[in-house]
Parts: sequence; C-alpha cells; structure tokens
Amino acid sequence: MRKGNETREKILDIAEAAVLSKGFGVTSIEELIAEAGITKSGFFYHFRDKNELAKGLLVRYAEQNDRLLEQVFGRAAELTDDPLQRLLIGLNLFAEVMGGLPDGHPGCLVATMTYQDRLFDRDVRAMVTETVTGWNGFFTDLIEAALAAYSPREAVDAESLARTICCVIDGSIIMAKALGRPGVLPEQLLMIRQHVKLLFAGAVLRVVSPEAAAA
Amino acid sequence: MRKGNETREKILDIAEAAVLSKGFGVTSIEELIAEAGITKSGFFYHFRDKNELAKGLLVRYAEQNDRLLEQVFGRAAELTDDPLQRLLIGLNLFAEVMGGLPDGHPGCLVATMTYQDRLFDRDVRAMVTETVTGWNGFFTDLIEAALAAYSPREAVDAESLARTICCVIDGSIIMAKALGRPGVLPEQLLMIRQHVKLLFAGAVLRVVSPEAAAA
DNA sequence: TGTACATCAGTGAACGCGCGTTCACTGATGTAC
DNA sequence: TGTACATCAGTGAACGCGCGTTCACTGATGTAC
Repeated sequence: MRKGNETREKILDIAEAAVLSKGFGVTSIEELIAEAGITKSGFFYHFRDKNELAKGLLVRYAEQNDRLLEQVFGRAAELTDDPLQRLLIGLNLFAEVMGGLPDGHPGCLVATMTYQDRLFDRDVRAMVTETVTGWNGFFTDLIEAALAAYSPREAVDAESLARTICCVIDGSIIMAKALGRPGVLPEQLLMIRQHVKLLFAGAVLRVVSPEAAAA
Repeated sequence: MRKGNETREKILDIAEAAVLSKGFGVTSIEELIAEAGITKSGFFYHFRDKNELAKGLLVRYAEQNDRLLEQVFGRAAELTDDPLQRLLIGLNLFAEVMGGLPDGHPGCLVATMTYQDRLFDRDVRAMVTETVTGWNGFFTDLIEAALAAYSPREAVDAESLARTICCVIDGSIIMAKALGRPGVLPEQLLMIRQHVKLLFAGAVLRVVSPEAAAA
C-alpha cells in the first residue's frame, strides 16, 4: 500500500467510528484531520468533498461485510453438504464470531446512513439500497437451497425469511447499543436460527443426497 | 391546550421529521423556527437548549409508542382470554396497523438516537435505555403468560424472545427505509408471529381455563 | 548515469456562512384584592 | 368593577466560533530517454 492509501484508510477508520457514534452530518472534517494528524487540504486530496467521504465509508463497509458473510457461510459449506445444515451452522458460526467481539459489533453504517439519507446524494442512497439488496439476496440463496431440499412445516417465502435475518441483525445491533449489552446480537442470531430450525423441524428431505442422508 | 403548548407540539413535529431524515446534530434550530414561523428566542422559550429538545422528542415518542402497544395488545386481550392467542392476535393487529400507514412507519426515534448517543447528555441516554427496557418488559410479560399456559416445543427464554420482537421491529423499519418498501415492517411482524406460532405448535395446555379449552 | 518532467501526497491561508446561545425587552392574558 | 401585578409566549439584535470549500503552492518520489 502506498503512503497515500494508508492515510486514506486512517481517515476512514476515524470517520467510521465518529459517524457511528454521532452521525455523519455532525462529524467534521476538522476533527478527522486533527486525529489523523494532517491538514485540511490533505483531507481534500483524498476526498473531493464530504459526500465522497460517505461513499468511501460505505464502499469499504460493504466490502468488509461481504467478506465476513462469505467467510462464515463458506466455512459452513466446508463442514456440510446439506443446504439446511449449512444455513443453521452458518448462523451458529456467525453468532460465535459476533460474540467474540469484546465490545460488541461497532455498528452498522448502512443503518445510520438510512436514518440520515437526506444528507447524501442520489449516488450514495442508491449504494445503500444496493448493499442491503445484496445482503437479502445472499440469504435468499441460502434459504432457497434449503427449501429445494426440504419442505417446511409452514409456507415460507425465501425472500421474506432472508429479510428477517437482515432485520434481526440490524435491529439487534441497535438493541445491543441501547441496552449496553453486546450479547444481544449473538443471542438474536441464535433466535433466528431457532426460527429456521422450527420451520424445518421433522421436514421431509425432497432430494436425497448421500451425505445428507448419512447425517 | 394553551397556545404555548400548540407551538411546542408544532416544533416537536417539525423536529421529529427532520431528525428522522437527517440526524439530530444537523437539524438546526434555525430551520425549525423557519418552518414553525417563530423567532429563535421563541424556540428558547420552550426549550432551554438543544438537549432539552432531544428530551422532549424522546418523551413524546415513548408515550405515543406505549399508547399504541397498549391499544393493540389491549384489543387482543378483549378478543381472547388465551395468553398465547393474545400474543398472536396482537402481532396480527400490529401488522395490520403498520400496514395501514400509507408511507410506512416514519422511523424509530430511539433507533436514530442510539446511533447518535455522543450528542446527548447522560439524562437522554438513560431515557433511551429505559424506553427500550420498557418495550422488552412489555413483550416479556406477554410471553411469560403464554409460557405459563403452554409448554413450547423448544426451550425459550421469555426475555430473549421479547428482544427478538423489538429487534425485528427496529430492524425492519430500517430495512423498509433502505429498500423503499414500507411493506417490510408488517411482513416481518408476521414472520415473528410465525416464529411464536411454531414454538408453540401442538403445545400442551398447562393450565386449562374454560375459554381457552373451548377455543 | 544524468536529467527533465510528471505524479503523489500533501501545506497554508483565506472565504463567507450558519450555528447555538445570551440578553434586554414586550404585548397579551390571567389572577388577587 | 377597577386596578396592580404576575405570568405567558414570545421579539430583535448581537456574539463568537467552527464549518466546508477553494486556491496557489511545494517537496518527495517515480518514470522516460
């Protein structure tokens, strides 16, 4: 990484923490450069204006999140071939990873930005929508795979259930912060896991794969 | 209501909409008075400082919310004596009420404030925590009543499940905004209803009350 | 290997504007006697 | 019923400070020939 990129990342780190605890509009360039140890013009070398900072934050956050999801559910896929188990194990692993963060999840940038969308231009707002749509799609795929293999006890729309997962995650990050209890996020990931489990409890395997049958 | 109170409510209305779409820090007193048609000193007659405005917003929001919860689940209690049905019907009614809002839920003040807590003093932060604790307590009571009557298929902690409800609500308000789909909140209220239903599917009634037995 | 030039990663000063808060003051309404 | 006083619901002007953005400039590093 070139020196400029290091500075850029440093600015983004400082900005992200500030935005998650005070909001974007009230996070001043002045405070960022004070903490980063550069001048204001140094900041404007990296970001054309403040909106560009928002874009930078969002892109980086979305990438980090995608990597995490892929790691966790990728690991689950290594452990089993059964699509339902993959989802259940993935949620377990996710809960473990989130439980391992000492101060809890630092906050969802997409959530705050959604509550401040009047501050951003069309571009950034579209990116927020797109990011969330991506998350929903990720879980929808997992759920559809499970639905293709098993028939659930009650009718389920894969997309609705995928949204439930996203809602629970974003909601429990807020609850955890509001209550000062970082444990709420892992706890709630296990609750949504229970929901999925109950949905498929005693379900009939539609397509029998040898591995799934053995398990 | 005295004239002063009308003005105060008007300020709160304008401020709430602004806070939910831009954030508290960036909502200026200047814009509020411009829309309300008073002068700056008029504002400071009603609120000692900006933090007092936050307090006013929060108190009012919490009261409105409590009233809504009591209406919805009070109505459910009128319709049935069975504590499980009360919870299930209440969630249904809640979904209906939320589905009836043409532009969807305007946003949860507690959620934004949680993501901006560095802006507020100890007082306001404590009020946020207390408000959320109150919501959790409300649902915990309902769930405990159901647990006292029926044994669920899987072990459930009433408080965890109560938190799930709160997480889903706050999370789906965000998802609805981010996706531009107001329908997500009612949809997700029905998902959490499904979770409760599955938990108690085929459950044994522990204490038989005549009405519940008839139903 | 030396030299010219380009790009990178910034510096420093200035700008105009809007912000939250304070202060001394005021007309209309309500209340006590 | 009249009068004095208090309270309510504001007005108007001023304050100092921090904000985002622009501009002309610069030293260090990289690249072409």
